[in-house]
Amino acid sequence: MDRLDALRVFCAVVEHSSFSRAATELNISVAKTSKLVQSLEQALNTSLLRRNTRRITLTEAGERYYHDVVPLLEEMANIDARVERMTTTITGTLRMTMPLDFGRRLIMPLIPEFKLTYPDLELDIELSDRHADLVAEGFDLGLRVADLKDSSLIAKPLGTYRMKCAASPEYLARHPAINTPEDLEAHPCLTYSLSAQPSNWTLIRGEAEARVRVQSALQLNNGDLLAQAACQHLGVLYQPDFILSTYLDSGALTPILTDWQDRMVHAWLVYPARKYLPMKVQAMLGFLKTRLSDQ
Amino acid sequence: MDRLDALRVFCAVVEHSSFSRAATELNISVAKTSKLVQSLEQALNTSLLRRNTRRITLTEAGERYYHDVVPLLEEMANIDARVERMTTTITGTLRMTMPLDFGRRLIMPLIPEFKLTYPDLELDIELSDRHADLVAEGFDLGLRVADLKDSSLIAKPLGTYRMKCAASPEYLARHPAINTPEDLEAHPCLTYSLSAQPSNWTLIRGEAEARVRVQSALQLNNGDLLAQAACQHLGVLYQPDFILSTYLDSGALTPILTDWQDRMVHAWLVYPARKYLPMKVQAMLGFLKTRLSDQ
DNA sequence: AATGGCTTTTTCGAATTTGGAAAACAGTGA
DNA sequence: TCACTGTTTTCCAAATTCGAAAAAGCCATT
Repeated sequence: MDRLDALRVFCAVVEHSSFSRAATELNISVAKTSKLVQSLEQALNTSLLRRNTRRITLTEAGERYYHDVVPLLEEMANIDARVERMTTTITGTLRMTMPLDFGRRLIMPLIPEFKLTYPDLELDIELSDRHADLVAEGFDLGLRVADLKDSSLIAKPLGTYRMKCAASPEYLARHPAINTPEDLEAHPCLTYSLSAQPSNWTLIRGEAEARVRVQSALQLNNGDLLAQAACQHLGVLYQPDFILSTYLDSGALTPILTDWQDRMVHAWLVYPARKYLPMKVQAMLGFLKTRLSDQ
Repeated sequence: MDRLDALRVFCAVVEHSSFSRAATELNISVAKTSKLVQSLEQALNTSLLRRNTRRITLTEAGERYYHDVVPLLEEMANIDARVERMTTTITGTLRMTMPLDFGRRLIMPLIPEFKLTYPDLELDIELSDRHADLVAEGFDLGLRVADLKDSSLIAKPLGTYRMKCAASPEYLARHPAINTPEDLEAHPCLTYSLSAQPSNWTLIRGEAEARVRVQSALQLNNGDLLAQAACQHLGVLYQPDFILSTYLDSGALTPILTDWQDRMVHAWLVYPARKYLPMKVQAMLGFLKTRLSDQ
């Protein structure tokens, strides 16, 4: 017998001074009412109610118990209501983690609109170029730009981005021309340490797929800083377009191997597998999908 | 699944950051631990714990819930402990009801010793010559000097008393002699209204049983006052010896029909049928039995 | 005394739930 | 890759639960 049910039933019986009225009130059978109270008395090894078929009164222990239990049940109801409110409204704090550059370039511009839509939801965003352990560090939502490791996390695709090769005009002027992927092997390259295989660059043209093992002149876990290194003529860069675009637009970097279709990279939303996805996570999920998907 | 158990298990899991450690701690199987937490989450329609096979952290809702539930569980434990204490120690208040004269003559003299033995138990005794409804009026214990009605009450025999006939010497001097029970029919009699049949007196001699239907000159629901009426020569009295003895000893009344064995009357302890008899009731039951039984 | 209305408790068999062992699954470190 | 730890799922026998109906009890009225 569920103990909390038993408490509720006991209180109802006391308040109605009747098993049958309590039963109708609680919409359960009279038999169950009787049994629940009995199970409670058994658990306490005490009789709480003096009863015959016509009347019911509280024993001294029952009186005390009822007196104590009523506020407890109220508090329990409050606690449940509080949780209920937390799950049905979009409030509280949403803890997210995402790569620094992706956050800076693609997410941050959207935040004002998001905050406008959900003013009661606080955001706690960690920008970090590492694979945070969502469970261990208590993140509700993570944003990954990489191939996902097998994991118990749920992943939803957010968008696809194209990897591009580029270098500074000055660098290109001073070094041998790059006409095929294989030419890259002779160049100092700027590699991204969080890639599964930082020094293996993949380029595609039609059916052809070229996997090049490049020399890493500098390896960092931050794409933007890699791009800045490229601007300082340190070598050839291989990064997603959302990082390169500003440098290409400004002319600081020049694309190379443009006749090659560069590999696509996927962005993912990941969150701890759960049956009961909080509204706040759903809100962010929906918001980001409408803004960033199929671009 | 028992909700309170689920709460306790949830808290243990939080405190140990582990299902398996919580399970060992609580001495239940790991499977049960997992299921209980899941049932709680289902009931709340919320996930309380982010978990993979290596780590566990609280969600925002879980954090709040844990924070709220811990004091609630403590309070619940306190409440249970309080009831436990009430049932295992002899404290509180014992509410009794008993006939006025029986109480005055037989019970009150014993009370000082009882109070000495159980100083923490308060007594609330109603002296009243009526059949109080123990259940309706919340008595823990009743004392009855009469034949019992069918009832759900538990009855324990406390002692037997002998009904005696008596009248004042002056009354006897002025009225016809009473040699047989049938002679009573010609006398004004003092009847006790709470008897099943106040005007039917039964007297026994050997195998013979005489049932006499007497004339009631005065009917009261208090034996002592009836005896005082007899002292004032109002008629013949038929009362238990514990009421008559002082009047007989002082000579205020004279026994009559002494060659007849008078009917026995039983005293009973009655209490609402209960599986879990409170210690305080047991204490009084035992005390009175050793003092009043088989006299 | 008997009746009838009302209430609680018990009974009983069907249906559901429970609980633990073991398998499956996931993450980590070697 | 394997070994190891920890969580979840699966499976199924055993226990429990449930409600309808019967039984039992109380009381007022006849």
